[in-house]
Amino acid sequence: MDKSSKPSELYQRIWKIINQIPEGKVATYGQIARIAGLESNARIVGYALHSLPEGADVPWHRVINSGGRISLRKDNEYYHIQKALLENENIVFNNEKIDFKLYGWLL
DNA sequence: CTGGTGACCATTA
DNA sequence: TTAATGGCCACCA
Repeated sequence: MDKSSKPSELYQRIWKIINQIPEGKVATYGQIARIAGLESNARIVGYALHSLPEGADVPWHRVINSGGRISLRKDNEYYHIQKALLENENIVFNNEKIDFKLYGWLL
């Protein structure tokens, strides 16, 4: 592919994919990484999310880890924000976990 | 280029 | 269940 891709473009690509996640659905870092062409680089997705600017039109809260859980710690401010946003989309937490059978993207 | 870090993942104990 | 380890690769100083 084009090697003129700038490093930041990778983030843009990841954010764009996340932006395609419909309301009421969730996706894992691994899923997004695979779609973005980063087969085994789920960490990059997380890194891109942490680098995400405030006020961005990206539903980053719909991105969770492989266990269907929020990767952040409970003492982290964003943990509560993400949980609140997800619940706002009719997504139900089952003991701090999300059921992919019901809310999994592309599923 | 080197070293450190990370909103991950899977395995092992 | 939690904790530690290795692997993967991009970003930053």
